[in-house]
Amino acid sequence: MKKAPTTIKDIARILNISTSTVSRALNGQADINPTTKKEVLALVEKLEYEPNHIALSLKQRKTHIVGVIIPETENQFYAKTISGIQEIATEYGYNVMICQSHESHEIEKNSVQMLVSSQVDGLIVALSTETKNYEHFAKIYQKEFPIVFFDRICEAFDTPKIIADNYDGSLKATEHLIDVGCKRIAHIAGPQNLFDCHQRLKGYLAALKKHHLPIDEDLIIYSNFRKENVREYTSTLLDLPTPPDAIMAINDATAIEMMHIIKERKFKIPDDIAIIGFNNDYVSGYVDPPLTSIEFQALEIGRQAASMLMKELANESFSTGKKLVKSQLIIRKSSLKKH
Amino acid sequence: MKKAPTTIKDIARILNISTSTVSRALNGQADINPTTKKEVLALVEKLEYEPNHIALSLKQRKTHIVGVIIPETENQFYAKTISGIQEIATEYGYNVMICQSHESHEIEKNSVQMLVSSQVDGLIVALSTETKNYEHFAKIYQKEFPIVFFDRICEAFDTPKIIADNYDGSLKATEHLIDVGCKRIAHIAGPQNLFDCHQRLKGYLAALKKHHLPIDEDLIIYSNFRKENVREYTSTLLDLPTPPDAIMAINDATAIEMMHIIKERKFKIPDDIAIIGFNNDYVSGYVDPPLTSIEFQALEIGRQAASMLMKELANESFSTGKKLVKSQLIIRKSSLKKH
DNA sequence: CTGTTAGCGCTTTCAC
DNA sequence: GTGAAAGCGCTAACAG
Repeated sequence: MKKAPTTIKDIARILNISTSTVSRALNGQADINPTTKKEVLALVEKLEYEPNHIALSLKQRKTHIVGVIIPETENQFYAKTISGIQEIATEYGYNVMICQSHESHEIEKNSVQMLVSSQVDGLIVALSTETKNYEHFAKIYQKEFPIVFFDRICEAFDTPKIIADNYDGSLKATEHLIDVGCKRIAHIAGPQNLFDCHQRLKGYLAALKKHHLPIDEDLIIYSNFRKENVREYTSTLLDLPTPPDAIMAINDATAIEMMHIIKERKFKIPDDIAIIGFNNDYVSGYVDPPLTSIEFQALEIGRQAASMLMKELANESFSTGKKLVKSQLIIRKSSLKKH
Repeated sequence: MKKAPTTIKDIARILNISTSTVSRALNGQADINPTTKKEVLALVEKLEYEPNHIALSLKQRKTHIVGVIIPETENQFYAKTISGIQEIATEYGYNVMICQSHESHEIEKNSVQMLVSSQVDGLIVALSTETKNYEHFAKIYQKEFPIVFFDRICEAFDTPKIIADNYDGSLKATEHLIDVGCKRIAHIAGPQNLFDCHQRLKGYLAALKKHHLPIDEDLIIYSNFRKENVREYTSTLLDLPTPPDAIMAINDATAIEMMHIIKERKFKIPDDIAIIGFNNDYVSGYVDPPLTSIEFQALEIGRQAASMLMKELANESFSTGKKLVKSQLIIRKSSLKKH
């Protein structure tokens, strides 16, 4: 169906020169007769010749493609992250191939394999919720395949890792709630195998400890990101003999849903219950009451992850530590309890 | 840095057989000695051999990659669309390479060129806002390069086109507003070079006409998707001698922002001004008041676009008409004016 | 059942 | 300044 594209060979044949000459005309550096060069360039223009990246890749054993594996594009955070990655990759002449794990370990594994088979030059990864076993990465890590983890990182390997400062964000948020007078702060904790979720719980606990507040296990809910459970655990919290006077939700989307349920149950936000989300989604300023949230610099995290990989691919540098990207508490009405 | 991967040649050398035999062992069909086959497979396993897609692509002149160009991954609609595309592509053994135009004609043009150079087998495209000239597509269309447009389609070419039924959605939404007694319905119209925005305006006008309501040019705002302008045009509308009694926003995000501004100005929603968004974002049910919105089946649109392309690539079928995917009006409080 | 050969589109020595 | 030849990893037509 598709017409065969023009190749370097076509150009050579028409001009009665060799393919090497055409190649040289195209690439510059080498000695070449300016006249020949002009002729080639003219024909290239006319025939709309486009170099075949595949052939180049095979030859150079470098595709200039980086593979990206993220949980979901629908997640604003990862969507932004992708933009940051693409921005930097483009700058370095790289393309990006994106796979979504949809939080499945199996799909993640297949994606790694497929991307490696596709000869991507490196991988940028945020782990799926399900992933507790890292063999699929170990395999390529051993072969010194360049990998950068971000956000949902894997600590088992000495690779660059870029993370939002969830610990600090969570700590600050908890302290803010304590500041406004909250004493029973509930924390909806995500899956603890995920680095970021674990850090948030740690930040929360650290804040309680620092301010000499007791840890009440009833106020810590271990959940996942599925929306199905929100109503259930929200009820559980509200039905406690002494309900919480503040809640840190797992993200803004569920915070907003929780607010809805809390209002149904006739609790006042923030006076009865203050609430804080994570991620600072674009709508959070417009819900009622406007939602306090912790903002992570998704774009910047993407950029940094890509930068790390680009530098590694260029053999420029290789850092294996965790790099923290600052998070910021955006205070709005939902947490401003009078006291 | 990276260790050289195992090739078919390595396997052949170790087993003292030819590469063709290895290839045959791997690919099945041809006659091959079961013992040889077993040996090969065992070694493949042991050496963690992965076929090199690049070599295959060069050989077969088919990469099994489809290129996707969308405005923004941050846009929920396109994010979902991507998932639909990937779902079907994966099913057919294809991979997906995603580019964002960020609404820039220039970037879109470069992306087309880059994807074609990368030898993608086909293209799935939603145009950028800026794109008013289609030469970059004309060039490859002439060469019979398979393209499918969706959502922001280009009518100039006989390619498959998948669109959400914006006309019908907009018509129904407008009629709903008329039903609840609105007489001065404002329509925030997107860039009219974009097919979907144009359809929406047409649906709106058709509904007014059908119900014998006058068309007031003051109530039609021509805008773009940038949030910077929301406050300005909302004020323009509210400052009219007779402000509108209903507003159809350009999407849910801006509808939510408009609601915020409208409430600041002490208008009641929906009694003074009813409001409807487009896209039915996940939060729309949780804002105050919950937002009526038109839902498009983004996932389904992505799936259909990918299906069309896959079928074309398999030479199975080739349809060039526009395919409409149904939209649905989700009625919530923001439009339920008492009357 | 298996090996040999050629070639996908391109670059890059090595000659001339 | 240019051409011939080899090769990137793989498959497929053709022998045998």
